[in-house]
Amino acid sequence: MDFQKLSKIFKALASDSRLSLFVKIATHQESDFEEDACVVSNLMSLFKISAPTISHHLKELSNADLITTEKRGKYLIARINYKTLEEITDLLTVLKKESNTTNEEENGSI
Amino acid sequence: MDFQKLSKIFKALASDSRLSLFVKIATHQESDFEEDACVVSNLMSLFKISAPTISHHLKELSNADLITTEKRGKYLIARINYKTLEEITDLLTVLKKESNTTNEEENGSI
DNA sequence: TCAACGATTAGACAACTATCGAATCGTAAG
DNA sequence: CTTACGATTCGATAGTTGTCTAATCGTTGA
Repeated sequence: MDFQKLSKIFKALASDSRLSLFVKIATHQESDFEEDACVVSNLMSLFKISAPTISHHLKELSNADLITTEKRGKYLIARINYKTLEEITDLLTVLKKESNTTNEEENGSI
Repeated sequence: MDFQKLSKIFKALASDSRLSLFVKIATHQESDFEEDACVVSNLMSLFKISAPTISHHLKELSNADLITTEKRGKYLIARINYKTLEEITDLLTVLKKESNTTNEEENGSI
């Protein structure tokens, strides 16, 4: 994963609303929704955010490859993109390792 | 880790400059610095950012517990905070798992 | 003690963005 | 076809923030 992409991801998650949305999408309760549909008005009532704003946020999350979306009739289906999630954890792991190996116990001083 | 803290972390990493600084601190080359010291003017020349700005960014990274700092004479030592890095990866792993278990193959739709 | 130097604080400004209401689009149901 | 409804686009606005310069602080070394 390149720096640009990583930057985009962190920017996407740096808004309280978007982070909430993202976590909600990841840990959603089936009961919150009918027929597995991502009804924006549902999220609207959950987060007290207007429909245009939610639409905007979903687009940014999608733009950062954090979620994928699919139109099903009038409704929008949003899903977590595991691949990206995995890429982040992989990269953080690399950072941890690099810091560990440059100095053995004295941690990553610069 | 609570939501507030996570939000702070992502915000801290959502700036190109701060992300650069963070990665630099994690993957620093010894040769860039003398005596293991984090000389702000060094980072300044590396990133073309003024000293006050760097100071500001380091404070935000520190505030998000992403780095720890220590004053050594005139100089400032900055180190990666592994604990936070680990907390992030742990949380992302949880999110991945939750998404996986709520629906078995049809991924985390909401 | 004083000068040099690294870091920080304060204040200001430009750029960005989260949010909204209004208007519009697209699909489904009558 | 037309209405209803969910989603999106547009334009505007308020709040946030990354960045700078100037001034100040704190430590070291002469």
